[in-house]
Amino acid sequence: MNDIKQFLRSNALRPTKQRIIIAGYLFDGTNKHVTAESLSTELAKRKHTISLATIYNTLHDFYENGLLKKLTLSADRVYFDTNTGDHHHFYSEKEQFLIDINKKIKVNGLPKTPKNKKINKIEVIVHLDK
Amino acid sequence: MNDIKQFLRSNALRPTKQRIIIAGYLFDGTNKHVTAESLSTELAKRKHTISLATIYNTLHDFYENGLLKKLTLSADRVYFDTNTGDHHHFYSEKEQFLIDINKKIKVNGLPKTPKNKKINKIEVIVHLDK
DNA sequence: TATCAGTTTAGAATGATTCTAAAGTGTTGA
DNA sequence: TCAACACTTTAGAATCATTCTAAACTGATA
Repeated sequence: MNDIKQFLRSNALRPTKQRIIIAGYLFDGTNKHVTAESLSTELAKRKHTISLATIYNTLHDFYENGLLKKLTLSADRVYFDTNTGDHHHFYSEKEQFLIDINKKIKVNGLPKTPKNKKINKIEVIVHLDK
Repeated sequence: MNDIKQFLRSNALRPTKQRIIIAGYLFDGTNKHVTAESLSTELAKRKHTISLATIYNTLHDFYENGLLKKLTLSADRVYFDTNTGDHHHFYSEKEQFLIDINKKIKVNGLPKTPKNKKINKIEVIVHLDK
């Protein structure tokens, strides 16, 4: 609890009730993939009612501060990942199936990066079916 | 024109006025990346007014028939790619910058595919910055 | 050419996300 | 401890891409 407060403060985030609850859930040591909606549902199960607007705000605040990764897997919702390390994903759109690939992956054969640009990150998504 | 009709027919798509116009634009020999909106704008420039609903329908019809690839690059719009071959992309969300990587890319070090699933496709997105 | 299934369309509906602006709350300095 | 203020939260409205509806239209077929 106090460590969560410290954690938030050390990331320039005022430790409000809501942020403490959300951070407590997200950063409990196990990696998670959440959407605003799934997070809201999860918190509701724990009898915490935080407005959706705040959930969106908080996810973005955490993201802006590098505490979450944003995943663009399907066009109809945004996923946030508590695993901020360099990693990739198995994903099934149909089944909402999503798991981390933590093994080091090498991408070979990339062409020259376009002029005046630089690579920000390389995202590998392995789409799965049944 | 008649070749476009044949082309549509051979893909089990009735060659309507609208589909002929859209196919004529999309499959003119140069690879294109479009969104419903950008396609609508492009057709409007050519004095073709086709309702947005039809544009959405047609893009999906073409996609369902394997004439287009669907790209999931950002959460706020869907891109369709006339290059249906196996390839990847450079992408800048900020600049709406999107180019094909046609060179063969190798992804090494993938872990075992999860039980009872199979790989549908592997998508590599190289995110660029300035 | 009549018929009918497949298409197009305007406009409404949907759903995720963002915005607004008013009320609430950490933080700071005295 | 507390006043004061900047930062947050929130309900509800607004936005925006996309899908849906159901009525009018049009290729294809006999």
